[in-house]
Amino acid sequence: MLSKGEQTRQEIVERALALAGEVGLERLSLGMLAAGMSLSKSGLFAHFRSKEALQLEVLQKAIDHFIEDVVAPALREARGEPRLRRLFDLHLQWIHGNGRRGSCFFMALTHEYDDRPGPVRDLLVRSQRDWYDTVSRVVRAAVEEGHLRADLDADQFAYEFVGIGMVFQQSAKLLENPRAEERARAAFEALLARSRP
Amino acid sequence: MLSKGEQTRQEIVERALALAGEVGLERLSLGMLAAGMSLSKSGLFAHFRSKEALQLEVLQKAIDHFIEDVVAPALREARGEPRLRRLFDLHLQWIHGNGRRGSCFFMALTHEYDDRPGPVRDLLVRSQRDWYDTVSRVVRAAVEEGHLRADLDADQFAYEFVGIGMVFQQSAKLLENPRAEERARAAFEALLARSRP
DNA sequence: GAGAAATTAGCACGATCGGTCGTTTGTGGC
DNA sequence: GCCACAAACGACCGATCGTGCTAATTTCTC
Repeated sequence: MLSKGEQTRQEIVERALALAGEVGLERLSLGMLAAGMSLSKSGLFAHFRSKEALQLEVLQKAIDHFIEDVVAPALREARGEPRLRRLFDLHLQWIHGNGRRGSCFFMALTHEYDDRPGPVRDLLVRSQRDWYDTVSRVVRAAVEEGHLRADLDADQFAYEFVGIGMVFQQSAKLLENPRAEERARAAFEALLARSRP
Repeated sequence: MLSKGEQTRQEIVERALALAGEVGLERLSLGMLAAGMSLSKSGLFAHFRSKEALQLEVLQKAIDHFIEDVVAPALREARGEPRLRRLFDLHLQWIHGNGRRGSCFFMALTHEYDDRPGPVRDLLVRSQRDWYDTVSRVVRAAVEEGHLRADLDADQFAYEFVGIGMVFQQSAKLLENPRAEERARAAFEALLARSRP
């Protein structure tokens, strides 16, 4: 059984994750976080010895959710193209995230931290590299299954895969383009088409 | 001739643009901006009646630079594929911006403002829609020139064009992938290839 | 060069930031 | 039920934020 402290700590991180999705990790303040829960600022702060520690835990939690919601379900799909398609699908869902989690967070952090060194950036970089790698591995599996061309550059595929997700996010959320998803899917189909044997 | 006030005002906006490229528009503070120039915070503030007014001017200046550095030179290129290629090239340069201007600013703002309504967001949205439109128009011209397929969906092309720029930015700047540019160019060539007659 | 107008400085305000402190309240093991 | 300890509190720190206000200074006009 988890102690009282660990329990509220988890609640804080979860709530912080939601808030950070709206305002970013840097603009997330201990004061507003504490106000949103029934906790004093200092009581909250005591759980983490610094704001950075909190930020790291929040980012790690986001990574965990991403793996749980996107990567893991895709890996349960049949190897090859089906798995790759499912990964793309879940990726889109994650980004547009109608649900509470979502609002792709990682992309926001990319610009918050692309020239702010430190442990948060390091963790972010690691997680993004892992993401590219994951896509790449799924692509390579599709090659092995014979669904995609044998001489396909899997890393190039992953690169473009990620790019489609990024425009999708801007197009759907900032520009409110109603055809954003349709266009993302069309782009993915084209990418698939030219990658087939 | 421009008055003393207008002159320093321009200097402020220019300096603010540089700073905002590093820390974002929201984290740009009047204090640090004034400290960087030889001006008091209040003396600086007097030029703009609010921080938001300053932010709007900074964003407008960034738009002006983007048009000057990317759009305008491309439009001087021969209509059709050459112009489209040049546009892509300049776009990449703008994003990676070794020079002081650069660090694509607009993408950072996308995530800073994608759920923060207000005049700054409005201006940003307008400018980004213009950008997609600009690419689209250049693509349509290439269709008319017979360089690209007659039934090509120019907006789809523009969508993917923008997406490539976005991965490029993350890959090059955050992930420090040395092959980022090479991959961006490969993606663009593939996009071009499947758009030809 | 005097006077009007524009520009800048100085100072202060209320708010909020991350963080520290000593103290109080609650929990859990015995 | 006791007692040690974990957890939460409230007051407070120095810093910084955007933004007023007034006074001094500079620039521009005639």
